[in-house]
Parts: sequence; C-alpha cells; structure tokens
Amino acid sequence: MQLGAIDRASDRPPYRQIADQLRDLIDSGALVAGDKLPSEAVLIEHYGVARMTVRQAVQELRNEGRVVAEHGKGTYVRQPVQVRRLASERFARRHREAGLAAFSVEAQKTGFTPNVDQLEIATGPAAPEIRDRLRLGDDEEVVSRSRRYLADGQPVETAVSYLPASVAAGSRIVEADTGPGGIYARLEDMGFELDHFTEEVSARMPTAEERRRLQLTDGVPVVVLVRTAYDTTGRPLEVCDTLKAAPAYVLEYEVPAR
Amino acid sequence: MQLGAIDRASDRPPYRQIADQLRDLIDSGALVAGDKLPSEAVLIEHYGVARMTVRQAVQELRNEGRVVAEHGKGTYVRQPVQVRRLASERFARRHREAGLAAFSVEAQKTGFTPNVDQLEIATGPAAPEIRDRLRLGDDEEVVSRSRRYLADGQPVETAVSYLPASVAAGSRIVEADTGPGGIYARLEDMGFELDHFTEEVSARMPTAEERRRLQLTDGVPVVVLVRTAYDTTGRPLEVCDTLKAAPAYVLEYEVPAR
DNA sequence: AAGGTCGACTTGTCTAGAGGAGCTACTGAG
DNA sequence: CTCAGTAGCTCCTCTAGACAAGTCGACCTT
Repeated sequence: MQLGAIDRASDRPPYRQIADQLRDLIDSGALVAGDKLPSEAVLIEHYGVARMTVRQAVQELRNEGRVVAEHGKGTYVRQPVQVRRLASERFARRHREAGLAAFSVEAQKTGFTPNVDQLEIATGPAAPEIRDRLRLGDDEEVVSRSRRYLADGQPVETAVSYLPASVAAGSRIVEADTGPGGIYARLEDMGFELDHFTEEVSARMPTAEERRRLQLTDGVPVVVLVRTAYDTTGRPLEVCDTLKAAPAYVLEYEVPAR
Repeated sequence: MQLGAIDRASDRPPYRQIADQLRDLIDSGALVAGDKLPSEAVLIEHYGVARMTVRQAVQELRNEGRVVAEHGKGTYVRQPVQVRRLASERFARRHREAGLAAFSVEAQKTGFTPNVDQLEIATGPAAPEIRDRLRLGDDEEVVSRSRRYLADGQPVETAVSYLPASVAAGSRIVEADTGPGGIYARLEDMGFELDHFTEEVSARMPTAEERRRLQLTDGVPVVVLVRTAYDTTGRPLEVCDTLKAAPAYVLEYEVPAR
C-alpha cells in the first residue's frame, strides 16, 4: 500500500489530494471491499497535516459511498451491493408462457429472490401526499403493504406500496399471501386492464426518516427509488416507495411486445 | 424565521440539532427554493457554538442535497430539478398512432424537450468495459453519441450512448440529425426487431470523473442513471450512461400493450 | 476456566483561532 | 456620469488541541 506526498504548491487543496490518493487505492484494487483504511493517526503522521484535514479527506470518500467509518474500529472499504430484480412477476410469467427462451435465461440469471423479513398490511386513512398520488378523495381509505427484504442476512430494501381500499378490499391483496403472480395478477383477475400501463420511476436522495427506517449508518449514501404504476386508463392503482440500502443497484424492466 | 436553542443535555449532538432545525425550516416551507440560509456568522452567534460545529450542520444538509453553498455569496436552498421524459420516442409514436388519448395527454403533460447543448459523435475503439457491455470482440469499433442537455439554461443531464459500429455505420445514426423517431426508429428501419426488449436501469452515486463532466460543485449529491437496452434476441444494440445533475429526477417509462 | 477490569487504539464531537478567496455594494476619483 | 478601488460580507481551508465514546485484546481476579 503506497501513499504519496502532498504538493503544497498545487491548486488542489491538501485534503482533496489525500482523498484522491485514498480513492486511487480503492480504484486500483490495492484496497478491496472489507479492507481497512489507514487510521487517522497514521495518515496524520504520514502527511504531516492536522486531524481535521485527514478527516475531511475521508469524509469525501464517505460521501461518495466508497468507505464506511465504524466508531471505535476503523474505516472500511464498502461492500457494493448489487440487487437485480424484475419489475413485475407478471412480465416474467407472460414471457415464460410465450416460450421466449432468451428472456427466461435472462430471468434465471439475474433473478433475485429476497427473503421477506417483515410484512405489515393495514387499511385506513393515508397521508395527503399518498392520497394525492393515488388521486383519491379526502375520505377514501388506503391499503398499505410494507415489506423489508434481506439478502445474505443484510437489509437491502424496504418498500411500502399503497392501493385504494375500494380496489383491494375483499381480495387477497389485503392478505399476506397474495397467491401466484402477486397483486398484479389479482388485479387482472378483478378485471383491471393492465396490458399496458405507465410506470414512473424517480430516484432521489433519502430523507432522514427513510434513513431511520433502514437503520442506516449516518453518512452512508443510498438512493431512493420511487415507483408509481398506472393502469390503462391512467388511473393510479398502486404507488410504491422503494428504498434501497445500497450505493448501487440494478432494476431490470422487461418491456413486453405489444 | 425561527431558530430554537440547543439542548446540551440531549443525546443528539449539537451539530445535528442545528441541522434538524435548519431542515425543519425547509420542510415546513419557511425557507423555499432559492432562499438564503442564515450565514455561518449568524448561526455561530445565535447558537453560541464554534465555527466547525455550524459548518458540520450545514454540511449535513448539503449531503442531503437540500442546500448548495456558494463561495463568497451564501448557502441557498436548492432548487429541486424534476426532469421527466419518455424512455423512448418509439413508445410515444406508437401510442399516438393507436389513438390512445390518455397516454397522449400524459405525454403532453410530462413531456420534456430539453435543449441539446453539445452533440459529439465519434467512431473508433471503445473502453473494454463498453465493449463488454455490448458483448463485442476486441477489435470491433463503436459509435459513441455524447450529448448534454440544458433546461432553463442550466445543465441538467449528460448522456453518452454507444452502439456497435457494424450496426450504425452508413446509417443516419452516425449523423447529428437522426431523423424522425430517433435512433430507435432507424434501427427498426434497418430490420431490427425492437418490438420487445429488455431495459436494465441502474442508479448509483457518480464517480469523480462524472462529477467533472457536469461541472458539479463539490459536495452536491446527484444520482447517475445507467441504462442498457437489448433487442429481442438479447443482443445489446445500445448502452447508454446518463448522468442527471439533480438531487431528484423522474424517468417515465411507457410499457406498451403486447 | 470464566469473568471482569483496564488500557491502547479507534472514530466522534467540539473549541478557538488564522488566513484565503470569491462576491457585492459603496465610495471616491476622474 | 463612469469606473476603479476598497471594505465588508460570504464560504473555504487549515491548525492544534481537548474530551467523549466505542472496540478489542491483554491481563488479573475469582
């Protein structure tokens, strides 16, 4: 492990030069996931700078999601978690039925079957923001399905989806076991035209509340995925907020033939 | 604008309490996009803490993407940039032809027609990583189309897409003006079956290099969207890296009927 | 052998101060 | 009036030090 020196004459401030060198260690493979960064004391000694300067350098790598600091232990190169899954089981099913081999292989290869850790289902009033997204009136109730997924024992995702109670009531949608095909299959059973619909996907930084929900260490950046699905007529049937506890993830969509 | 006091007895450290109060000002609407945060000097005076403590609080909001610090001017509540676009023009066209009113309205409402600021097209060898994603051999050349989009004069997106030179050569794909329907329409003209295909969407934190490409202020968090499209046979025809200069964005997909 | 204590090492938080550099508005000279 | 200079504001970077708190292994006691 080679650390260089600081060029005081450079335009680039010292803390940034230190961050660059540490980043290179990671990018070059000299440090791999799980490895420990040199401690602050070592870096102070090596570069001959103040503690805050070293901390600022490490902070930069933390903001980039490359390392995690653990109080009392050290700072470690972060394990990138890549989660792949299909947007909806319905697409997979339809393609299997149509005998599309290429897709089946792809689905097998990238399939992600997470363990569901918690499942809470509730019916009742919803926040104005949720009602607004579902285009519901003030009094209409909403069914919420809240889930947490684990991969390798590590929480990787929490998701809450909301459906109008008038749609879901009395169906298996309000039960933990929704049956084969999931809630989309049940909606189709009930006569909703889901043959084509619009999905809106947005990504943004998580709020403080969402960080708490995933018990994230402070300072670890993650991305929030917010998804809204509309049926054919443009009526929103489900809105779903998904929070991935990962600096990187892959969401795979299958767009079927018409 | 009301700022409270610090509870020194609390478990929550002072810098976090200050961050909470500033965040509340934004979330409650007391401070809206474009407004200036109290200066460091004012906060130091108000809370009776050291400079680093105040800076740490503001840093937290910067990491969350809520504010931007401008050297010499002040720290401002960030303008959330919401960019909506369709995944491919091809879907829009097809739905217009089918006379699907609901979708047309949706497209009009959310349509985003950015100004293309720069367009660079090049043919030549590509990085191993790109060739790998396109599943090309070592010697095969690649056409790259690099674009930068502006919205309200502000850079919001840069994108680079790569296609196998063997596919694009001789077509309008290698020209700046690809004609109506964009490159997907040209690929269909050339006989590629694009009726159904798989899109893989991933989101992650940007690399340092990508930050430079968008001339981002250091410390402003953005999300990178990486998209790969495959044709029917599973052969990758285009890979596209898109970098959004926004703490939040919306990508809208139209999933057509089969 | 089992359990507890302590000390070394780690990161977290905070203080008090310094000079630098970018921006803006005012002021005074022409 | 125009324009250059300047004062004062802003955030940026860095120093030197302090105590707190979490982790872990060595060592001592039971």
